[in-house]
Amino acid sequence: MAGIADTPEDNPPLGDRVRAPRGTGRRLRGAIAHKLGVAILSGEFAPGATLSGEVAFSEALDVSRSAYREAMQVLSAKGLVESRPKAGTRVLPRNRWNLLDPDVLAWAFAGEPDVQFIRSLFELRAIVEPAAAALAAERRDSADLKIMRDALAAMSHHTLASEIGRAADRDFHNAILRATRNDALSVLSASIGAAVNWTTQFKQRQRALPRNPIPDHRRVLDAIAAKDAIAANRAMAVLVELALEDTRAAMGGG
Amino acid sequence: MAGIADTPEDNPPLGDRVRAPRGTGRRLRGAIAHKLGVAILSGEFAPGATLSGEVAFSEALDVSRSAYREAMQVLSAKGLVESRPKAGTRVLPRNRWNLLDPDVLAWAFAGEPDVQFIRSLFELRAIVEPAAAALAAERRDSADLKIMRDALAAMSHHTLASEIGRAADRDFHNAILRATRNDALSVLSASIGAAVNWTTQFKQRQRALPRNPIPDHRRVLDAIAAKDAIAANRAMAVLVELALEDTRAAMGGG
DNA sequence: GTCTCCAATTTAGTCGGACATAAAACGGTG
DNA sequence: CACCGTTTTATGTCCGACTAAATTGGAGAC
Repeated sequence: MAGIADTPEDNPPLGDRVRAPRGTGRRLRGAIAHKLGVAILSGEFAPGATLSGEVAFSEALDVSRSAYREAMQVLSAKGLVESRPKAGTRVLPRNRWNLLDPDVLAWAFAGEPDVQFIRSLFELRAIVEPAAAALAAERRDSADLKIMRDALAAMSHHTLASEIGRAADRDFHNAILRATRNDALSVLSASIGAAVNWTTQFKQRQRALPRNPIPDHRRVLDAIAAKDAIAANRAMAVLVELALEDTRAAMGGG
Repeated sequence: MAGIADTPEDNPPLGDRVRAPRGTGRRLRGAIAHKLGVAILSGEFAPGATLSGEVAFSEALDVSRSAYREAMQVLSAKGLVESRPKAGTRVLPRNRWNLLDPDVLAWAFAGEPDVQFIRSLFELRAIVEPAAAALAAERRDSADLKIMRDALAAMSHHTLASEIGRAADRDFHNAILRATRNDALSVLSASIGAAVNWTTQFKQRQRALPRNPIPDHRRVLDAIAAKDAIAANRAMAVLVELALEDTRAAMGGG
């Protein structure tokens, strides 16, 4: 007796209980939020739909109402749902969702990622990242540069298929962000970068052979080292464009 | 006996109880989250500090532990704090904060807004908004155009000092965002726009007389109507630059 | 017949106290 | 001094009751 219900007594299954033994679970609330978040992002819970009451839904998930409510606060905090007395808990329209929240992005990429949304993300990335690289070229100090050089060296020794290689890639981009001396920009790019990493994972799921990323990164690094903002902007724009082409190929045109 | 505590038994007051009558409060959890969020954003709870236990803190706020925990889930969802068994709840470093979350932005501007952070926001706005205007110029349809025209007309009849005037301003910018056909971009700009509105409110608090915004907006509208992406980009860049100058004047140079 | 207003109902919101669990801190041991 | 089991303690979870708010439907007035 739980799930979504436009009319009362209408209740889809949503898999079944979150975890078998009653309450004994590592990070139970996180699991609930993840499950419901994915369900909403994947469209299983459409905007405007009202979830069946807390008591019914929490029982269906086999968790206490407290744990269910705390998970709901998380979803509410990210703009996915809204609860009001008597009216129940409703899924908010898409434009209320905090799509740039790291968790929301993770949920979006947990299921079948929406091609249109990926396109939007790359478009945003193509706007923000080159500008960030340009700022980094103007403001970086030698310490920033050293981190980037080390990260790039690590990347050339390990492929992006390995975890250590991906970590080096993250370090490289994070170093650029820190060099911008702009918190807002850093947070945004970090979110986008994380999402892009999901698509990288997605690409490898499709067995698309990754192109060698070193030359692209090298050009960005050289421009930043030379304090050439315009060149850094262009080099990063090329990098993003190439990544987009790879992803587009893996998705089969889009 | 609650507050923050690097060493146990160290407890600042943090005002006092959230609301007088026990538990009987409209949106109590929201009030708690707001209070603590502002406290963290304003630096009263510095990153790395550990909050005194749930029991002690909830008692100090005169709310139940449930309500306190639910408020904490909200802060945790926005990356402000992290809780672990035995270790307690700690304020996360700034780079973990979701600074682009609408609530977090509101909390940041609730107290004395950090000048450096405002600078970061305007820098990001100067990157994103012109690009958005350019996309809107390429993709807008006649319906988008009509909304913008109506909003601009409303703006010319009412000043930004009135609520109806500000609503028209919001409508204008939202119409541009919708016209980009890019969800990620829309969400981001909406957050930034909201934050910028706080600064507008801040400007009027400083009695800085607002310049007439109609001509700037008119140029953006004309460029979008003409489907001239480059002109739209430049016009919006000018608009942002002028807003920045106003804000800079109100803050006394920055 | 339509509209307004009041009350009943239903649902989220809050409370308090109990127990389980995990990890940090402690102490003993090799 | 390093390692490992034990204790400690704060978070995590559960339960059941009560409060308050908003929707809904009906009674009453026009």
